[in-house]
Amino acid sequence: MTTTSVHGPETARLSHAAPPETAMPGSVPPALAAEGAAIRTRRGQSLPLTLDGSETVFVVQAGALMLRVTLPNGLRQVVMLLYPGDVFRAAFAPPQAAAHLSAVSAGEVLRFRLTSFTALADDDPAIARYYDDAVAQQTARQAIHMAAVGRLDCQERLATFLMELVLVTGVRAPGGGVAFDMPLSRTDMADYLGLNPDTLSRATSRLRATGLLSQPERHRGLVRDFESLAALTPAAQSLMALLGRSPAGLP
Amino acid sequence: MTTTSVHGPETARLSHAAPPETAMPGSVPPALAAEGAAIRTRRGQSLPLTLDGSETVFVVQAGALMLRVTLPNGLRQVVMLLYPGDVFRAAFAPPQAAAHLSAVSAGEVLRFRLTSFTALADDDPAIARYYDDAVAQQTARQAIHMAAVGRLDCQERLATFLMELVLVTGVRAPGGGVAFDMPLSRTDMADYLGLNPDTLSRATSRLRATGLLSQPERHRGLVRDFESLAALTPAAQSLMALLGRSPAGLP
DNA sequence: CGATTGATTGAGGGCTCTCAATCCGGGTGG
DNA sequence: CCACCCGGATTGAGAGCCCTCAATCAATCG
Repeated sequence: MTTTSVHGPETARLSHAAPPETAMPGSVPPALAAEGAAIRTRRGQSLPLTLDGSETVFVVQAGALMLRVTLPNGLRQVVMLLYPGDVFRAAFAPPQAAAHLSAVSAGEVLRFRLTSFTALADDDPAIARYYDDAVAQQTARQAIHMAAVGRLDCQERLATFLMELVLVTGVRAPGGGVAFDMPLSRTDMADYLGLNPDTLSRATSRLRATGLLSQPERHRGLVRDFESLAALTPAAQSLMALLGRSPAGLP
Repeated sequence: MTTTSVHGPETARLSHAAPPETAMPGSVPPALAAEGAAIRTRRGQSLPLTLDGSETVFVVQAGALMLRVTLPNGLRQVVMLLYPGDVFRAAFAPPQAAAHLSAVSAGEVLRFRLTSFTALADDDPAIARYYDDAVAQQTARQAIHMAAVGRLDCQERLATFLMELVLVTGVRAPGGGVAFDMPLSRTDMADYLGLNPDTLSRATSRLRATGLLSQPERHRGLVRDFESLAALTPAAQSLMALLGRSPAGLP
């Protein structure tokens, strides 16, 4: 199943219906989807970074992944979240840091060996372009996340994260407001935001108390007023510019 | 320990080839150096992200750069530091976040238009490989940095940063110990570590008080004992594995 | 129905931030 | 040569925010 075959240049150029400037979810080149090994993920499933010795590359098609590092003293940090359209190369994980890639929700990813992926990219500039644009967008997202973790307080970090989720998975809810997925466990959310789970729980409670956030069910969120949420984080403008083009035409 | 990262189970990989696994400083392909516009930087110089309308790509040859974002409320975060061998593409900077790329020391960078760079990479797989490996290594560094900012206390963050500097610019000092550059101002260091300048100053003072760190001159540091420094941060192992191959053969 | 896991919440302590005063180094002008 | 000034670094005191720890509560599952 794992693609080792390298196509000739004529198979290239399959995806040319050029999307915007930055790679966005859903725009995975068909040529890639045809070559990769499709893997169904279930919540919590671990994705090994090596495939019998060779480095792997993943392309997210549905669901979400997270990269977590665990420092020798047991402290954990979720370093990045990967959404549909994102790419991940095993070398993104720092060595000697107990890096661990896993699915945070059911979904589907494409898996390649690095050598195969590189061959595909060499033959098809569209794939190379796709990969580079996806990585660039992820790096920009990482920059915002870094600023949030480094500079924002507990409440602002939560608001920033919720905006991220809304912009990626949000859909207009019937009763007004926006509904979205909250795939991470409370602990993982805390690890992503550099907070203590207890502290995060308090922040979430405060937000619920204001009526802005509600949780219709486990792993699901609903914000009454998107504008009010955006007003809670200094990173709102930046996030919207980067992830904007809201699935359901949010303001 | 159970590191499942690529760098873990491949003792085989380490043995079979010559240089380190990831792109490292100094290995800039000659073909790139021949095509790029070489730019001398001076401390504090700003590097525009666009060149009359087109996106730019930078390759650091000497010195160091930093990417700083400024949130609307005035909070600043230095998102990444770029050392010789690193690459930067304008799309790495998040939009609407007052992103600013500048030199933190005198040095030299190569500048390209994205279109030119892409054309070069399409024609020469070695260039594509160089770029991808450099980006991957930078992403791994970012992951460590993220864990440091999110999870370590003031003292540990400083130690982590000093290790980073030592591993990148350190050279054995005559009187024992390691001398290295500290190009950032105290304020920029604080912005990089997500700390208040005052707090950082206290941490630095404590380190000096122990005799581990001294500052022979402005923008220059000297650590008595590298091992003791490494013992101060949980990220030591990871940093050494990633940036290891110390210029002067550190332990 | 009881057990277990995870989320919530309270009390207390610690680390970092804030603010302001002081110190230091470098440049300027008398 | 020295007095002066200015920006940045250092340090102290106090407050605030978050972490720690533990008890309580809710939800899931055998």
